[in-house]
Amino acid sequence: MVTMRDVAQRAGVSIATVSFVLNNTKPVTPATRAKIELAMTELGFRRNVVARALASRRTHIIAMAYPALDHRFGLSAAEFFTSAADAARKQDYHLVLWPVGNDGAELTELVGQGLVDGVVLMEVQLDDPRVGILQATGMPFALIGRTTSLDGLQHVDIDFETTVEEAVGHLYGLGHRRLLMIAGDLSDPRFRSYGPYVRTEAAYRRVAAEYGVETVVFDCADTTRSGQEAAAKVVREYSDTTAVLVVNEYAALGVASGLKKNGRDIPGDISVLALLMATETARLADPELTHMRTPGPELGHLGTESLIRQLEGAEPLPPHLVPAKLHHGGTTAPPRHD
Amino acid sequence: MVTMRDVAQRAGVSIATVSFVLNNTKPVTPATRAKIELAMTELGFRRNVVARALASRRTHIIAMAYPALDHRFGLSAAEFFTSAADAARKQDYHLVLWPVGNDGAELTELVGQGLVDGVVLMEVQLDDPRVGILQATGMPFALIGRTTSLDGLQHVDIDFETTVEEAVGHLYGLGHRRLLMIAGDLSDPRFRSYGPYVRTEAAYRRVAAEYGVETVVFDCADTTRSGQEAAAKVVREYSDTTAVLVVNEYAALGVASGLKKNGRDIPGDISVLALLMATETARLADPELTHMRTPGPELGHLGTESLIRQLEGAEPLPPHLVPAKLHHGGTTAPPRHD
DNA sequence: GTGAAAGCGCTAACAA
DNA sequence: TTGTTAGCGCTTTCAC
Repeated sequence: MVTMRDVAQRAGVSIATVSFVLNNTKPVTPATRAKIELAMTELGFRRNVVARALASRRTHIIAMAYPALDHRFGLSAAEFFTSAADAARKQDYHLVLWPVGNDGAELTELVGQGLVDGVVLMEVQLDDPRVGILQATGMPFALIGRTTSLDGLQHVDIDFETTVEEAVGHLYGLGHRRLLMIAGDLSDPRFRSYGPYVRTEAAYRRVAAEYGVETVVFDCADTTRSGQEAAAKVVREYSDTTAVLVVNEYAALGVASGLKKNGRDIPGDISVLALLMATETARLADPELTHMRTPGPELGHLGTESLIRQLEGAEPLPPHLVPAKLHHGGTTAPPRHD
Repeated sequence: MVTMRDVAQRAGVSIATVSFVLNNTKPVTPATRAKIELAMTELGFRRNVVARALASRRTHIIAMAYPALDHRFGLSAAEFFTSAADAARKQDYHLVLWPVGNDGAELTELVGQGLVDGVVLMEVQLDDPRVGILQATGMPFALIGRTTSLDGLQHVDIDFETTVEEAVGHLYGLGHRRLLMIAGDLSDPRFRSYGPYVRTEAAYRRVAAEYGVETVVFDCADTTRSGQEAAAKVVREYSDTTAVLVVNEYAALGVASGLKKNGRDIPGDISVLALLMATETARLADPELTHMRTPGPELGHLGTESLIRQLEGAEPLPPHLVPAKLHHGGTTAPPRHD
């Protein structure tokens, strides 16, 4: 292993000077800088990040805490995580995945190890216990999602209001008046306080009222089968519905196939609009689902950006609320005239 | 921050003794051990992993190198990664994701930083350049996948032979004689040397010959659309086919919907069997696809296990080849009698 | 069985 | 502008 001491020796300077050029922390004359840089390339020097971490008390590692017990790590989570990892790498940070329980015990344990400089919290609950824990430890963190009371918390999230407005506006604009929302399953204790479900549903009730359409809302778990069952229920009990909005990604695929199986033509008889879906997922259906694209890559990036700015003492990133944007597939159209 | 020095002081012993009980590296009398443990809990001591790493030259961090440019990080990759992260955590390791180019330049850079004790390589090519790089650096590593010449390389992989045998056997046993394989896209330079594609196709040609069925093989990219196009081609050019095997996960969904769109009833007219698919993905189709389940969780776990054993100087894990197992969905059935 | 002390490779005062 | 040096918190050898 080539150390800074070796480089210093070869360049005929002190180890401190080497450190100064490496970190750009003090002015160094071009001549000595050149000598040092030459020595570094000749020796193939690479600075040891562990020693640096110990001395500087900054590891340049951040963690993404993912409550894997309560939320499966699917396509959307993969989008968040990989974009966060990319963003971190571009800023010379490493990203580790912490699959932790939602109660915060493991989180305390891990934070105490001193391995990471900060934490990005995924799948945030409205009253997330992890927030208090992190605050108590003084560990810097950023949220992808939001708690209810976020006084000064660094966060980025989906703009559910705008998303739902555009979604409903799209359907209303096509002429639909009998909408139905297949929402997230708030009866499941794991999701009772899950931001995306709560906020989407609330926004929908508000927007629907504004448009003067009645608000029928079903709960539905995020599985294809649940979506199919919900579709059957729509056909059975709300047969005059002309358009459904589906919150859950996988459920939406089931809703589409379930409606077809029950003899409904999409979008001839009924339109289907997925809220919060990865375009990758939308493409799995035939026809491709019209959907509001989850801004996973954007939020993964912004989340780490927000955290890293804190760590570097830079201007804090103002909270970003990113709306999901409408992607036209083949599952929405004007309602049949009757 | 509570350090070992604090604990030692409070317990009235030396810092070395504290280290001995923490690491179980030297005998300590029950009495002093008790004193120390008491002091630790009273003070809420947590050993700093960075200092430990520097002193012991073992960081207890491992990396998963994922060639994100060539392979999208989808549901299967997420399965591999999260199970690997879990396995690592259970053995007191951290897992970082390294989205790196496939050429190995970035890998050299990252390995040189000295952050990780070892590397798990994902999406291994038959002649993967990363292997040589890692060997040259002396960094321990394990493969999820295999190169062609693996003399003593630690690896775990899918048992493609057994998987294909069971798949073909299943269809043959149902009475199918006109099979067709929709294979991975070997004309794409990124996948020309991609183990799963090459090995699956080779195994298929061998097994099909054994069964005496003709071997029609299409190339197909891993997208729903490509799958749909392949399905159209099957209907157009090989209309007497009674069963198709599809290698690619997302293509398989497209094949199923494409066949339906072209008037084929599944499984009445034609059976569809997905090779190498996550059950989560299979459930997205209606009916659920009959598929050979990719052993992602098993391999993610085994890959880190293999690596960690090397790191701990334990008995090496013998190479594991795990077959994908048949999961019955609703897309295979005996061929129509004619 | 326990302690003293020398590092691990780097950063960051402080001094020159 | 450059050098000296005292740590960062822990592991580990060697002596007692």
